[in-house]
Amino acid sequence: MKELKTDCKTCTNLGCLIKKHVDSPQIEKYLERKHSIFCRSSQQFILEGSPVYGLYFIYEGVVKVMKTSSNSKEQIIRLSSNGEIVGHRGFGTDYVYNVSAVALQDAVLCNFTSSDLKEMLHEIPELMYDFMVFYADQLQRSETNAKRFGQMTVREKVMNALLLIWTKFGNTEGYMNLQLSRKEIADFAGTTEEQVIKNISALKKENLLRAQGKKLGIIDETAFSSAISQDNRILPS
DNA sequence: GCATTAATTGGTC
DNA sequence: GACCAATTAATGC
Repeated sequence: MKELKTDCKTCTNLGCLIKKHVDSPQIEKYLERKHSIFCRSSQQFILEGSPVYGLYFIYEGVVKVMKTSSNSKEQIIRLSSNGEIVGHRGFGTDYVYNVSAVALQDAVLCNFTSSDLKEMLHEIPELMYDFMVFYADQLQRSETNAKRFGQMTVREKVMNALLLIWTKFGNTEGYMNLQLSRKEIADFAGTTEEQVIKNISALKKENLLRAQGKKLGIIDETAFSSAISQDNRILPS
C-alpha cells in the first residue's frame, strides 16, 4: 500500500460523512492529517485481531468486509464502495479490529486515526450527530437482517445476495458490474459454494438469471424480487 | 501448452 | 443442506 493524495474539496462522494462537513471551518486541520492509501485489488488493509489504526472512508473502489470464523469459514458482512465507511466497529472501546477488509478491485482509501477522529467529533457536533445516526442505522440493519437470516431458505439467501449486488453496484448491458467468485457469493449469502452454483443454474432455467461466462445478470428485477418472499428481503448495509 | 485455480456435478450423511 | 470427491472449464505463466 502506498501513500497518495486525495482532496476532500474536489471529491465527488457526496454520501461521505467527511465530505458532507467539508465546509465546516474546524475540519480544515484534520483534513491535512488524513492519509490516503492506494490499495491494489485483493490486498487486505484491515486484519481481524490487529490493533485498531483508525477508520477508512472509501474514496474509490469496492471492498469486502468479512469475519473469519475458527473453522476457516468466511462470512462477508458488507460490500462497500465509494463514500462508505469501513472499520467503524473498531472505533471507541475496542482495541483490535473484529473484521477483516480486502479490496475487491484497485481502491483508494482515506484514513483517519481514531484519535484524530475523536477530536473531530468533539469539535464538530454536526459531524458527531451524523456519526451517531450512521451507527444507529447500522445497528438497526444488523438486527433485522440477523433475524431474517435464520428464517430464509438457501434459495432466498442466494437470491437476496444477487439482488443486493445487482441493485447496489448496478449493471451494464444486463450484467452485473461487480463480479464475485461463487465462493464469495456464498460467503455473502451465508451458505456454501455448491449451493450457490446449484441455485444459480436453477435460476437460469427459470429465466430469472442470465449468465455469460463469469458474468451474471438479473433478467427481470421485478419478477426476481417477487420470487423472494416479501418480509424476508434483506436491507443493504 | 502446461499448471494451478475456479466452477460444476453427483453422491453421502 | 453441508461436506466430500471427481470431473470439467477457465486462467495464469
